[in-house]
Amino acid sequence: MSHQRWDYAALMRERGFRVTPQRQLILDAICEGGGHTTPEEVYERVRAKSPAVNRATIYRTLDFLCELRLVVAADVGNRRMVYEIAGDTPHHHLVCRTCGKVEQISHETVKALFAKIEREQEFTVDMDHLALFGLCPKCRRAELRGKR
Amino acid sequence: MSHQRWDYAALMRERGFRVTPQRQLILDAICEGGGHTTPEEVYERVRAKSPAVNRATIYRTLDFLCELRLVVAADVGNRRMVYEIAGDTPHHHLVCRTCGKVEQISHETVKALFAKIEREQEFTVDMDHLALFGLCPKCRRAELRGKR
DNA sequence: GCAGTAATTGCATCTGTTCGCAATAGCGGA
DNA sequence: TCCGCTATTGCGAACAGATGCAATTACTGC
Repeated sequence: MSHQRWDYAALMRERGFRVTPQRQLILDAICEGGGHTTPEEVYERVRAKSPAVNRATIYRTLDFLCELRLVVAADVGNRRMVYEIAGDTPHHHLVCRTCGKVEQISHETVKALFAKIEREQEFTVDMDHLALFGLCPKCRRAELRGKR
Repeated sequence: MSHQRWDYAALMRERGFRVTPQRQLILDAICEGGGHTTPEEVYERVRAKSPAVNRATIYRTLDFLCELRLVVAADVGNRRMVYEIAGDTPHHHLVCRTCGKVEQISHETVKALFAKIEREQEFTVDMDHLALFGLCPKCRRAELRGKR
């Protein structure tokens, strides 16, 4: 359950970066979130343990962790980003425009599209977290009923 | 070439919204852009004709036009949005992470994925402008050569 | 264990975007 | 054509996120 197992510290040092308390706190905060954590949530959680940490550090560190691929960022629309510990298997999300519910879809499902694009246009799509918007079954049924 | 043909004015009134000079200027500004227009560009163009228009109005109106589906918004990464007149055919974009170049892909190509998601999870994906990130052919080749 | 060095942080500041509220001005009806 | 209602605007301020710079501090080699 913990992120200790990746030995992220070694990974950072290996590449010439430093392991700082801030970075560990921020990584912890994303872990705690389980699912998708917003920068603001990270800030709150970090701040609860160490009130001196600056907002700018949060943003810089989130970018940094993404570059290291320890964390993945997902755009959930409305220019809002959420962060998540990079799991072993990439996966994607379906976000309901109406109720906001988030469902997962496997990478398998979208792989076919990426392969097709590769074949047809030689463009290598490289997204480990795609967010697709639409209507969940429940809201779609409600919408159909609602049409006068 | 003009957007007059949609009779957007009637569309707005029909739904109880008002047709204001600001909205017309903003629509014009998006049209002028041809391709993808940023809020800042819209602001500049509108301001050139009518300097009193407020920034907040630009943002509110862009959202409004998106809701009316007269305009589509696309997230081109880095939390930046661009706006475009809603054409007859939805299309999507491939954005190169390295050089930033934007290629188009047809709706046909992605339709298969949406249909699959519909079948498998009953979720109706409803995106008329999807942006996929990755490497364009040129940059991918450069990257392969660059690997030591 | 200590000192040097460069990566990282905090601070102050700036930019782009959103929001509440009072003033303005489209639109429908008389 | 004028009036009233309320959608919309402009304004000011708040807000999230980015950035340049000086101070701090984690790591390396002694």
